[in-house]
Amino acid sequence: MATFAIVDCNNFYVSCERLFRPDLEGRPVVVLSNNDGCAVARSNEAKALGIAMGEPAFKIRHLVDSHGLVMLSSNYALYGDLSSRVMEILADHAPASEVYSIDECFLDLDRLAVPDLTAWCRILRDKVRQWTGIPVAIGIGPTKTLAKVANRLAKKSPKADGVLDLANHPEWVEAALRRTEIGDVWGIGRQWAGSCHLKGLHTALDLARADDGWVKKTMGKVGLRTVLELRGRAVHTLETEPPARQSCCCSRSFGEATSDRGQVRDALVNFAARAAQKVRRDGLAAGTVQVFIMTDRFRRDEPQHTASTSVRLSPASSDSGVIVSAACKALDTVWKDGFAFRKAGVTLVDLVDPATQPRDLFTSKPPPQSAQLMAALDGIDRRWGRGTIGFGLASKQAPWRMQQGSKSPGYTTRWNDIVVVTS
DNA sequence: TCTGGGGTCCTAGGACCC
DNA sequence: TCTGGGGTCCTAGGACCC
Repeated sequence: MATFAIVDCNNFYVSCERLFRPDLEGRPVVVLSNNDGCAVARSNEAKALGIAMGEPAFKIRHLVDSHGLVMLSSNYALYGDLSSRVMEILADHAPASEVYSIDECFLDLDRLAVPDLTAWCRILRDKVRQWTGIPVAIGIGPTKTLAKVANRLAKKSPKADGVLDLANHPEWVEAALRRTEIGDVWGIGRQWAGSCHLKGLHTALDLARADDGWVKKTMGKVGLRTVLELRGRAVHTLETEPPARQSCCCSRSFGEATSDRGQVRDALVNFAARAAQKVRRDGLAAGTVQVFIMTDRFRRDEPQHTASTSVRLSPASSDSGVIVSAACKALDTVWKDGFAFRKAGVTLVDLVDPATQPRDLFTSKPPPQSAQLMAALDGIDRRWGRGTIGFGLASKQAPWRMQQGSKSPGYTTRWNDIVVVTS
């Protein structure tokens, strides 16, 4: 039987911010999404105030004055850097690991011959805390889904003290499932939780005991897999090799809606160039460029319009110039006057490794200087910072630019922002 | 006034082929 | 009179994750 652990950083973005702002300790803190739109990370104190995940910023702003809530813009460079430090420690200690998200890592502890897994995990947790400053909780189970269940309880229960092992304590599984709401099960979202409630299923234990036929009918094979995993049958395995990327999307809500075609084009040019750069970094090329534009779906009083289209590239390309012009061409076919657009994006799909891409008889190879030009472009960008050179250098004040009112410095990723200690 | 962004996988349905 | 059915591919949409 397998033994999975999931290491999950507690309130990760908030924990990252607190590292450099110890004054935030003990206070309600939230980190906001792009555009300072809604809360994507909450300290325990913020959760205690009833702030939900995804709560719009404008709805909680009043808590700043009344309860000392601190609202921070997101600083992904900081979080990404701290994440890789945590992941490195985990990879060094476990026989095998799978980075699952920016703040979560699955471990395979099967081959780890230690007498007391819980004690071993507590030491690991303390080490991560000491070396990176990031608090984590660890859940252990015979399947990934049960490890996730264990992790939630490890965080919630004071008795667990941050580590809960359901793999070596099968007698605890039933109680653990009973204490877990169905919507908190990994793989069960809002829709499916709703269907379960209608059926009279409310806890993870109810779900584990549900009728397979019903599960399959309502939630398909994905839902059935989750149920099997709750019953202790491991369906998911540890994926140690990150799978090749299938798509790459760069999209954003605008700071302000705009009905100006030029503004939307500037934004799309910008997104297209960044998507192309991401794909180049992964050594891939795109066979199709998709573009979408949409109005503000929350403005019920305004006319709504969403449109998308795609342009095929042959041969597949990662050249910013090629992808930018494809995106512009796509915009020409979807554009409609008279709407205030609030969001747009470029998605690159049909990603291929250019080395193994089949040759197209009817098109010539890309000009050889393309690769060199792109390499120079990326080099300048890395050396001098994003936006030094490139396509789509629209005004920094353009109305579609992101709003970020209170972003922390790049403590660990920009020389100029490094913390200086004086005696 | 103010509601994220970036992914994956699955399913259903239509077109097309034989 | 009787009006198939299986397979594949593609796409759009919907569910989920963080």
